[in-house]
Amino acid sequence: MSGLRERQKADRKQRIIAAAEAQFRQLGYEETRIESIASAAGVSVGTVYNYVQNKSDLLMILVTEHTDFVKDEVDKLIRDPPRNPVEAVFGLFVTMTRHSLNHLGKENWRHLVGLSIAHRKTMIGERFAQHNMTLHDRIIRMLDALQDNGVLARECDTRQLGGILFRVETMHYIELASNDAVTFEDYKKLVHEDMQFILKPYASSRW
Amino acid sequence: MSGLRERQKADRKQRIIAAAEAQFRQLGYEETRIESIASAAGVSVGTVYNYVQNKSDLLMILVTEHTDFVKDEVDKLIRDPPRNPVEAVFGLFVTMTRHSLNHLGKENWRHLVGLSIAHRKTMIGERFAQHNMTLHDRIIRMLDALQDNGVLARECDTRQLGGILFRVETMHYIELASNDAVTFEDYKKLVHEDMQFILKPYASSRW
DNA sequence: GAACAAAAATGAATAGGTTCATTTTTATGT
DNA sequence: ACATAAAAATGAACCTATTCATTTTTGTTC
Repeated sequence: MSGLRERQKADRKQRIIAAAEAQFRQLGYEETRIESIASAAGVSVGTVYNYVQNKSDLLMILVTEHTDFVKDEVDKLIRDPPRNPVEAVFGLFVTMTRHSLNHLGKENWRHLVGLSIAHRKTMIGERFAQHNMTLHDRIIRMLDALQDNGVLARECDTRQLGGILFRVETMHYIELASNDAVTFEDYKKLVHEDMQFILKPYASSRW
Repeated sequence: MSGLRERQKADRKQRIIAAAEAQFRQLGYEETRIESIASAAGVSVGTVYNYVQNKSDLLMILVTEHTDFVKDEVDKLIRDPPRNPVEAVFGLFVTMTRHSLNHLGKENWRHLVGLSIAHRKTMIGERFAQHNMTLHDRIIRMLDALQDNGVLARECDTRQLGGILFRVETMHYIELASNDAVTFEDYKKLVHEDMQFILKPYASSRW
């Protein structure tokens, strides 16, 4: 009852995911062949499709697993944020972005983002939307924490402000991921400037 | 020398584009087959590829052609903008979005956006980036006009503010295009709220 | 108008993700 | 251990975008 079947299933899935991760990282999304993942995992092509819906789903699984790991770091930031609101929000974004690029690199991310927009109704679209939602929520929670600390104007609607900050950052992230000419430093500079501009009217000046 | 060849070439290209437009509109990007476009245009599959780089390029061509048409309307708005900055910017966005959705519909747009992010280095990526740049520029020009009219604070950096407005709107647009559950009314409401929030500190209150 | 070269059209071949009918493996009851 | 059913693996077949060697058309020169 412990389940030889269960164990084998879990094993195979792990092997498939590990093979996919290695190849996506080394070759990038486009150059990676399902057949190659299958043989690296020691299964047939058909078997891969018994475990994942399709190629992009495989990429999404990697993101989801890794995000769980990053969440802790982000939550630590939220629990005890810098007193300067700009730095607080900025730090949150930079942490997320650094991790995601280190993990999978630009090429995979641009495909992930692109596919999740093009195929919103499918697995990848749904899951990515949810993934974004959690980021969105954390920003709002951080803003709430900043209000509690008295460094962000009480009267401002954190839900709305959070949404705006999230959208601006996401666009910068997309530009970073999709354009090889944009460096992480460029991204940081632009995000920092924009956070500063948007928060200026609401950030108390006593730090 | 007038060029039978030239004329035929132009004719064929037009037929291909027209066939593509009809089918993209009727069936959507994914359901449209190159073979079907070819036969509707009265040419072979290979010939289609003599005229366009690939399927997504075909979609991009439609956008480009149509945009030229919308530009006039937008420029009119910029030349004589509403005195209320929120309405001015909002009007610009709504005009663009209404046209683009009427023309090609959500499904085509989500593929266009998705592909242009995933394949930035290719034709479609480059061209779409440029397409966005022109929108970006118009917003800044509109903000400059608003400053000239004395309804937008002189001291604010229109380049930066324009970038922020552009990014927020673009994300709302992406959400609209990629999510069937989001209506045009939803989009308008959200964009309007965000424009209001962002512009509040810089918009003079004398209208 | 015949011959030649350049340009363009053609559709069969390719490639790679995805599906599916078939085969193999595992669990269960006797 | 054997029979049987359920679950899973398999790889050949499928679908489409894209490419490319070949054929056809067009322009030019004599």
